[in-house]
Order: sequence, then structure tokens, then C-alpha cells
Amino acid sequence: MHESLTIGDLAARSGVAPSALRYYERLGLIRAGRTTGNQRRYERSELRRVSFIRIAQQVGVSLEEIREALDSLPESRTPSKGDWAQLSARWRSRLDEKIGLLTRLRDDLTGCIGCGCLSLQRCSLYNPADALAAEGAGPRILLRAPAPVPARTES
Amino acid sequence: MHESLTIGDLAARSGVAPSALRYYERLGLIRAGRTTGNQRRYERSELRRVSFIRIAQQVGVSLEEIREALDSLPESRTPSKGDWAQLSARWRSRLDEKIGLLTRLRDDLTGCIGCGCLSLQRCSLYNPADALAAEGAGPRILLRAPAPVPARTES
DNA sequence: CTGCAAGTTAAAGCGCACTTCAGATCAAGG
DNA sequence: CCTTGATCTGAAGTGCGCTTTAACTTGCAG
Repeated sequence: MHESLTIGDLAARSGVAPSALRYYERLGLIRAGRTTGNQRRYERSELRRVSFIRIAQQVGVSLEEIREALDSLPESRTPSKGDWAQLSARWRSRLDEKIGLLTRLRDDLTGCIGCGCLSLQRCSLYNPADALAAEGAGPRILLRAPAPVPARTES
Repeated sequence: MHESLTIGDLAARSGVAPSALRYYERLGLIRAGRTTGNQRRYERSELRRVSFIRIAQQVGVSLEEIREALDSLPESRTPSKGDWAQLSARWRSRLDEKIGLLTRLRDDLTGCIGCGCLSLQRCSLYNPADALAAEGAGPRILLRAPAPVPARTES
């Protein structure tokens, strides 16, 4: 029936557009064989990779980071359950971290702004900003560490 | 001493680059007065707005959405504690949602991939993808709310 | 064998959230 | 005063994660 999947199949089954799949391939996140006519044919195990990619993205991980993670999978053989389990374990702790961050965020928000006191100078959400002031360029994305910033601020 | 803040002051205190502050102003997220020499001078209450913006961003909210939220604050008077508290309450539930999403994500990851069964077709993480297949363009960022939003910027 | 959907490529475009640049002006300490 | 560093503007550039376009080729149902 389907030893391999066409790009359309994979797209339909993964929910990722063909153009995105080609893009992922260019970045080295997934691989594809070719027919004699140069069309892509995916092994079913690639579906797993795509799923992983989407999941990781939902957690806010860049494709580059995902690539690095996927690079830890064996290239020669089809990744085993164990291989994936290892990867998953690593991501699980990542998720735990993010969840912890968001939880702190929520509590701090409620505490700092929600209460109306708006004592932003002492807020653990707000203060990191002071520390970040000296930062380099680039978009400062989310999910920075809790930062033990001793926070000092003016009068 | 400091009835108002220069853009440099605000940048230092908020941890947001001056260029970003000007950008926020263009988008209507913050406001500034001007000196006779045309330099920006910020009221101290703007610091609060900037803090809010950064916090919201960390939760994965777009500037456009943040602008909408900030629009709910009174324009004529300096927002009161109550105004901010209302806003915060709304965001708190947002955070609750995100936390819930991530938690489900984590559990599903462990269940779907971590276990090795990899029955992705039945996975609640994986399946949404099928629904997303027909999606529009643009970078699909993380952490969007389940939102009954008619907009299609999702996932 | 034919027709047409589905696939191929490289290159360009897009939306977001900014940053960088150039060239000019402002503000304030010595 | 004068210099020096901060600030001003508009326009262009950047990086990510894709999508779109154009021009062409494949592959399979009939």
C-alpha cells in the first residue's frame, strides 16, 4: 500500500504544508528519498519527526534548536523507541521548565499588577528588565531564566 | 528630579531598547510628550505600560493583541489600580489557559512519544495538526490561546 | 496513450518585531 | 560658549518561518 509517502501524503497526515516540509528538509530536519522522476518519497518514520517538530514548536523552540535535538537521533538506522524516549525525556524537562516559568509569571502578575499596588520596582517580573538593560541586540524573546537579580532601583 | 523620563531613562528602567520604544509608540502601545526641542518625555505611568507589554510578550501575545488590551485603559486619565486589575485578571486567565495547554502538551508528549508506541494518529497533540492543515500563512508561533477568535492567526 | 492533478526548483515575498543607518538637532556640564 | 553624548526622523535591513510564483516535469486513472 504505502511503503513510502508522497509529500502530499505527509502533508495531509502531519498537517504541515508541503512547502513547509520542503523547507524543513532544506534545514536538515527531515529527509526524503527520491523516485526516478525526482519526486520525494518519505519513510513513515519521518512522520514521527514532523510530529516532533510541531510539538517542539508549540513549546516555543526554534527550528535550529529542534534540528540539534533531532541530530541526536541515529542517522544510519531508523530511530528506535529508546532513541525517541530519550529525546522526549529531555523535552519533558524543558516543558516542566516552561510550565514553571509561566506559573511564576502568573502568580507574579497577580501579585504585582493584579493587586493594584503596582510596585513594579520590586516585582520579579519587572526587575529582570533592569538586568536586561545592558543586553545586546536582537529580539529578546521570552523564557528567560528566573534571574536572581538583586534588583536595585532608584528612590 | 524626574517628573518625566527621557527615552534613555525609560529604556534603562524597562530593559527595552529606545528603538523598540519608538516602535511601540508608532504602534500606539505607549505615548510620549515632547520637549520644545522635540525630544520624547514619558510619564512614569508609561513604565507600567512597558512592563505590561513585556510580560504579555513573554506569554506569547502579539503586539497587536496587546495594543487591543491596552486600549481598554482610559485614555484621558492615568489608569487607576482598578483599571490595571481588570486587565490583569483577563491576562491571568490567559496564563491559566497557556499553562493548561503546556501541561497537556507535556503529558501527551510523554504518553505519545515517550512511551515508544508513537501512535501519533490518536495523539491529541498530533491530531490538531490535521485540523490545522488548511491553515493560512505566516509564522505560526507558539502559545496562542485556544481562543474562539474568528481570526486565523492561530496555532 | 493521454490528460491533469500533484510534484519539482529557485527565487522572491511576507508578517512580525525590531535594529541599524545616515544625517541632523538637542541638552547640559565644563 | 562649546563640545559631547543623547535624541530625532525616515528608510532600509534582519532573522525567522514559512508561502507564493513561475515555469516545468511526473505519475497514475481512464
